[in-house]
Amino acid sequence: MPTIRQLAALAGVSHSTVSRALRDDPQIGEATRRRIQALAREYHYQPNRLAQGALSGASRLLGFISGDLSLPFGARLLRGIYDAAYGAGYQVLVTETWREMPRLLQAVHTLLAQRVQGMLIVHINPIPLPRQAVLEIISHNVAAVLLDHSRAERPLTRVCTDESALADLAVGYLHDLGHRHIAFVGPSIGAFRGERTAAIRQALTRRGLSSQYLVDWQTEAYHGFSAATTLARALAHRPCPTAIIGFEDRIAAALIQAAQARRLSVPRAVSIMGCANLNIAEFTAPPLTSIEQHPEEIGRRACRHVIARLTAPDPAGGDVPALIQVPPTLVIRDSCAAPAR
Amino acid sequence: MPTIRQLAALAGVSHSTVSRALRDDPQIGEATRRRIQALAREYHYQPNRLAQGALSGASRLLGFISGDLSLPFGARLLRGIYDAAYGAGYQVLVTETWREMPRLLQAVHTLLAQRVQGMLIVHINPIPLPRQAVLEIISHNVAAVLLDHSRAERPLTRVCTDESALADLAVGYLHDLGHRHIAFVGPSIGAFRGERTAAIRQALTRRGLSSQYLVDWQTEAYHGFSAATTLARALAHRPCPTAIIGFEDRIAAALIQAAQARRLSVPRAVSIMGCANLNIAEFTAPPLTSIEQHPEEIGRRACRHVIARLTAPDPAGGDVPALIQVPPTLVIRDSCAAPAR
DNA sequence: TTGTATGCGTTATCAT
DNA sequence: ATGATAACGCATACAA
Repeated sequence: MPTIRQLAALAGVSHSTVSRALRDDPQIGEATRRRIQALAREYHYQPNRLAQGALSGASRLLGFISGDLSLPFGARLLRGIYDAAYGAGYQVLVTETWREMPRLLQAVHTLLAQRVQGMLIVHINPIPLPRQAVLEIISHNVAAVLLDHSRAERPLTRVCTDESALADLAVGYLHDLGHRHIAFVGPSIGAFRGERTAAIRQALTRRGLSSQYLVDWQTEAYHGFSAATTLARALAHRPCPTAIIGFEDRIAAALIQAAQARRLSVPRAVSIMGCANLNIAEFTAPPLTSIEQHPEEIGRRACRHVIARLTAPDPAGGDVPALIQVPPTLVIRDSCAAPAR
Repeated sequence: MPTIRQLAALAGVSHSTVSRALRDDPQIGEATRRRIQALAREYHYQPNRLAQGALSGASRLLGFISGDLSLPFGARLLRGIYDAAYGAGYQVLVTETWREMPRLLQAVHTLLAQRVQGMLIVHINPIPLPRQAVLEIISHNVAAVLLDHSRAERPLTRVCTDESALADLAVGYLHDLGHRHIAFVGPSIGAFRGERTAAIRQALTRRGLSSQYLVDWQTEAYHGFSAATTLARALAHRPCPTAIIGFEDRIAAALIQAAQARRLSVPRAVSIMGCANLNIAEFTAPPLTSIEQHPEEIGRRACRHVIARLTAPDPAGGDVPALIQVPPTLVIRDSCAAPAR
């Protein structure tokens, strides 16, 4: 691949003429422009974006930091991010922390050294982001966004599912089906109670239903989680719940398995519902009714937000939203039905 | 973040002294070195990698091209790639083609313009890579590798599952369980017959089993695939197969559903096995016995190979392997059992 | 309309 | 041991 100077030599002009011709500068000879563009194509010339970035300071690079790259939800977020970045002519640099805090700091450093203009962070939920990382990012004046995180990180904008809408969708659907005793099952790590739990509770009370049916456990979502135990705890309530909402599909799928191990037919004896509409949802037996959170859309909006802030005239204005919410939708399959009377 | 010159001004030395101090140049004053390094830390100085790349030509950038970023298998490949890249100090630029050929060409262009030193491609299987893309990559002297692709693309190294080992694992396990009539179900798009089909056939004959039980369909894997029809075709063979291997977990999971719709108990009436050990495998009922292909390892090896070629003294040698194979392993769950006699 | 000169943030090669 | 200068590939202000 030639440099701009070599191409200029080939064309018998100066390199600045080539530069202008390729950028469709208005004040350039029509013939020259055509000739140079043809030559550029012939030799597969591509301007060196590294050099462009070094010169202008605008790298047109965005950084993606993931706690765990192999998560299907994260992969779909990345897809949305890439889609928006691609549309705006930005490139995405990918990074993983393996759920370790020191690695997160290092990822921030690395991306800063690459002069990314924005960062999109999918941290491990709901562990707080190290303060130092946040400070470093904002001190370097990089537009950063936190995706799919249930915990606010003060100056950073967060892009998430609209948890309130999700709860209304889930509770509303089951309520309309005739359920009056609805349990919610999810993790509650440390002192932190997820937004989702709170949203479900509100949705229940809004419909005049009891919100006593909350089952949680004091570890991370899947660590030491026992579907059998959890199911037993949920069904121990009186009156017995006729429907259970799992805070995520993997929990719900495990509950289905646990129910069937107890010879409880789903959805006849108990309805079970998931959240996230992961790829597993269509393969459980029965297929799992779930709430689609549209991770691609979350990624897309997050990325658009970052890019908008990059191109905004004055980013100092305090008009950056703290939270952008993406509405979820209901995906009806076969794991929920009217309760047996 | 300061530039090297600003830092030099702060330290009251020249920028070249700073550069040397940070790179631990042997001929630098111990005191000066310490002082400058402390200052660099204090001001969070990070050398601009764009400028470094522009100067040296070594961008330390790798490009990842995926046909579909949202695929769980691809996400795990990416994880392995990142792991190896991270270990060697390379960054990964991510790109997606949305399964469209023109976008693939464009992705190659873009990555070339970013001066990536290597490319890792997960193309849509088994569609051939456009010749033009391959030529462009090699003409720019970039080390490229094709991942998880069942079709050879001449000068490019391919990193894949060891299909022969996979077939032996699958057939061997079922055979040892007592099965004598084993069907294989998979797509065969156009004139292309997957390596997997061929490998299974060989494994069957190697064990003295009939390889007549092959069911395929003339479209892409999941496009227009009907589990019910496919299952009926498989079970129409005489003698009736007692076990079915699906070429991938999603196929196998759909077959389980289809079998149960026909009131055929799995694994009592028929054993069903998958490949890839996707996350869905643990949530089917019964949980799916499958073959783990270790996509992280595939990604890791592919990336290591690329980096090795980058740092090799002479990449012109014809000793680049055409194919690197990663051994799969068997994951036993509950969808396979001894055949009913 | 086109060419020349300067600068971006580095590293490397001269000096001193 | 340290400083001045050149160079990387590109864009652009200014000169012609």
